[in-house]
Amino acid sequence: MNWTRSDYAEKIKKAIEDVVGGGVEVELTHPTVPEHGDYATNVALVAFGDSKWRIANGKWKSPLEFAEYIKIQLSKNDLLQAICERIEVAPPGFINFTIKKEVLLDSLMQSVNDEQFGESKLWEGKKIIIEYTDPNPFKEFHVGHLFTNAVGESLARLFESQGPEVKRANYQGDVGLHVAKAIYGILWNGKWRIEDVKNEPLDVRTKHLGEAYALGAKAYEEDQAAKEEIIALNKKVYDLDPEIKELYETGRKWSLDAFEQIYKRLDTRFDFYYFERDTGRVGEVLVKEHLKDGVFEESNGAIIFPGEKHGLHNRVFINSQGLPTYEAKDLGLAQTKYKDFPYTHSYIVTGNEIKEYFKVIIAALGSVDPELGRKVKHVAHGMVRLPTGKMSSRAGGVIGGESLLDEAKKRLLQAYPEMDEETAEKVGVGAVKYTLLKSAIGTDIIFDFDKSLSFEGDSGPYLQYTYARTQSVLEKSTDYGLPSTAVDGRRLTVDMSQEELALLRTFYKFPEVVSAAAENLAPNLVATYVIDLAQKYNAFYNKHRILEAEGGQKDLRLVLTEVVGTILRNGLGLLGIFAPEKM
RNA sequence: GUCCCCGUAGCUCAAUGGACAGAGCACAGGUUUCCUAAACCUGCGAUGAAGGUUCGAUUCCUUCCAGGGACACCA
Repeated sequence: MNWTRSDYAEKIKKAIEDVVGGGVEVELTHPTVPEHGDYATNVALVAFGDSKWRIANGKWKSPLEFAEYIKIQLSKNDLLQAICERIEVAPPGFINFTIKKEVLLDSLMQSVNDEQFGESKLWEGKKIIIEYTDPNPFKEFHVGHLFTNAVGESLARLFESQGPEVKRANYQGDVGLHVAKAIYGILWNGKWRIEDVKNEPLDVRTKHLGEAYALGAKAYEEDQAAKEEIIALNKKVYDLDPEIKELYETGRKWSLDAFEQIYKRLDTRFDFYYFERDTGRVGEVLVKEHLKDGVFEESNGAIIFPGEKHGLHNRVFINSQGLPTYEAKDLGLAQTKYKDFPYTHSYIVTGNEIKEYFKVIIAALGSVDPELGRKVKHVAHGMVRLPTGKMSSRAGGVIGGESLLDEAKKRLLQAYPEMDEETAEKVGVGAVKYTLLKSAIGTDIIFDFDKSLSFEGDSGPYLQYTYARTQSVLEKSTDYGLPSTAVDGRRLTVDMSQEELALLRTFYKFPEVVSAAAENLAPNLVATYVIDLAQKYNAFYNKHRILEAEGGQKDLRLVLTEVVGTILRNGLGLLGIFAPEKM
């Protein structure tokens, strides 16, 4: 990660490079303690540890001495003097830079009310397609899908913040064994038929589908005859056999309608929807084409990609029934996407249990089309677990996506009876999303209702509450006759408290954090940053009166409030979380 | 068996090879005649074990221990 996106950082970096000589990559970091200033570099230390840095060894006895030398040279740099209040050397050899308050105030005024604050143009010209969510018709949309969606949507927004063209894709498995299992369950559940439930509300209908799937999945494992029938049904699904066509299409539509309902609640949307029925055909053709040149091989009646030759494992692409497996479909999907949108980068977001599967897919894709293979990246996130262990849709114990959102809303309304429905909905979704995004995406999430739907502390509602608080203050400020946006920056140069300074020294890091989050596929960096900002604001808020302050002091406090509001709104937006004006 | 991921306070999570490992929950105590107490303040408390590389290791390497995942016709 490199924290060199701000203007200050660029200037400081350049100045150091001028002193220590060309061809040297200077690293800048933000010190963890405020006393160490805004930026720090370890060049002097690195110079004594790295052999290619022998330049330092002859002339200086220690990193500390070398750092002192660099510091003295830097003090001759006018540009640096203009932005730095202090340049200090600290043992064992760090050089710390403290930016002038006036300089920070100046850029503060530029970010007031800037809806674009945090964005950059670093990725301009890239064309990115990102696939995520990928629920399967006939199966339940569960909390795992919610996780993939939260991660994917946030990444899509983070990408967009860096300037490229971004398309969102959703890939849904409308053919395959899972569909056959569900259809088996519909046909043989012995309790209801499609006609019986078709007038029920959507959620009741999809609940029936989920139960049918569970029934079919169980039968497939326990009953040989059922297994054979499901395999036969699978073929019929691919062929759209008249025997099941209507049933299939009805169930498929119910599922897709239900998914759309959830997307709306989640404030997520897609530019492209792909279905396995279509990608299967494309993939099948691709695989058969490359059977001739040896990319794929026949083995035991199936067509496989010999991953073992690439240090991976073998996988079946066309099964012995002649049907494309998920592997072939994914291959077809990569090509189909490219046809629809000639991407420079393609990201596929899924749970990490198929991490190694994707290594094989990308290796196979690279063998078929090396250029495409280089463009496709798999982004694996952790799994959602219950405190009791893994969720399984077969064994039950799956948390449904929709019911989780409902539960969050219900708990909010219980805790805050005066809250209106719509706010409860938004805050509930925010609570769930924040829980999913606050940790690094690769790690598993232990989902515990009481802890994960927390409304205080390190939580979505805490951020939303803090945002609403800033808006409430700003709204009231006009009663006092002072629109904060009309403040003259020069009036702000007053003595600042520790809390005010802490805020000022946090603001300018936001664009750096956003860029780093996009680069590292890490929404949690944004989450950590906004929590830290909100905590600093709340500490400030509790200690200092805003509306009762006077003159420049009041102006400063209002501007700080306004910028906190802007950053929280933009930051929450990057996480896909709504920032309510009131709550 | 082979390959991959992971192990940080009682719990859930942070920490681009850096300066005293940072939050939240829980627990103990405190703050409201005052802008939203979903808040704030104080206290308590952690890098699985052993080696190695480095000026410096939660981070990189090795071994061990513990957990999870993937390994051919499921997705």
